[in-house]
Amino acid sequence: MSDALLLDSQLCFALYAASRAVTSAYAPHLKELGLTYPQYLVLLVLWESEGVRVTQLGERLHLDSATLTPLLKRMEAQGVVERRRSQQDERVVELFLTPHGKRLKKKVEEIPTNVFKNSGLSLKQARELRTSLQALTQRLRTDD
Amino acid sequence: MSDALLLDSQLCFALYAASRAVTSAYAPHLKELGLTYPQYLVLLVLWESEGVRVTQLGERLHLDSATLTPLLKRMEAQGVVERRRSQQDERVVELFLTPHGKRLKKKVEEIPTNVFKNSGLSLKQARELRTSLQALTQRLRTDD
DNA sequence: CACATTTAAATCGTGCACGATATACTTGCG
DNA sequence: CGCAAGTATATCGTGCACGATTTAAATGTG
Repeated sequence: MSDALLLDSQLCFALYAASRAVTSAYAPHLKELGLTYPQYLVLLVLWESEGVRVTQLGERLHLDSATLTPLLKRMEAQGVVERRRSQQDERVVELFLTPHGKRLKKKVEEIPTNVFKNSGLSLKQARELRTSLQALTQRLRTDD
Repeated sequence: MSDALLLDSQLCFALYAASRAVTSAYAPHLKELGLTYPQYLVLLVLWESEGVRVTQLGERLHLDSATLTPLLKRMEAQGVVERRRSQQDERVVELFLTPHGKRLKKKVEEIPTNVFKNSGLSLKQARELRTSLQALTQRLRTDD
């Protein structure tokens, strides 16, 4: 009967494997800069919008404080970001880049370019794939 | 100037987010059966080819013994799988399903169907997406 | 047969993920 | 004002991932 449960027929596994493959492709380049992959994602957000709160960062990355708090503390210890309690609301922690964190942007820029080159995808394919994945994520997050 | 580093333009983030979204979609259903998502993947392999070695399992899932050994021990403790040292080669551990592990197959079958329904994808879209992801994984794994 | 080499799992250390709970601060309402 | 309810972050416990090392068994070579 059905091969519905064959590993290789599972979209979920293809996704899981691809995600880990991409992360591993980034890892060695990021390691040279002292970063992990989730830390890189945090920097992407901060380079766009410095001063965000932990909660806002979590909304962008779909991660919660249990993941972000220790991760941000490690980044602070390495001198990449700064965590500041807001004056107006002491519950809030706002996130800023250190000068080192700002400089990293230039060094990081070529990494996604390189990984993309190795991916063998055309720009069009990559855009389509990204769009499909974003739609999928959206669907699965809204109607559980 | 370049928006090359905008979070939402990154395929890598779309992939990472989608993968976690899919895993979370599976999680509550699997939890009822006492399984985690990686454990479900292990079962997919064992339902196809009982008796595989740890290394072979790792090749299928792209995971190594540091991940699999403790995971398999937990599954053994829960009575889902059995780990047996090969007689011919004492270095090898072969993996078998317990009766409980076999029975789980029926209960699990509907989970991917349900998640797929919520994904809003057509069968054709899902197949195309899976194929793209498999190709991407392949490319990134071969030429690191 | 000895012994270096290779191979299969297991172990170690670090860093995510995430459900659940705790703590501390703020706000709204009587 | 006083206190309940709400909010922001932090903490706790468990389970992956993965680079690196270790242990033990098998194999090949002189």
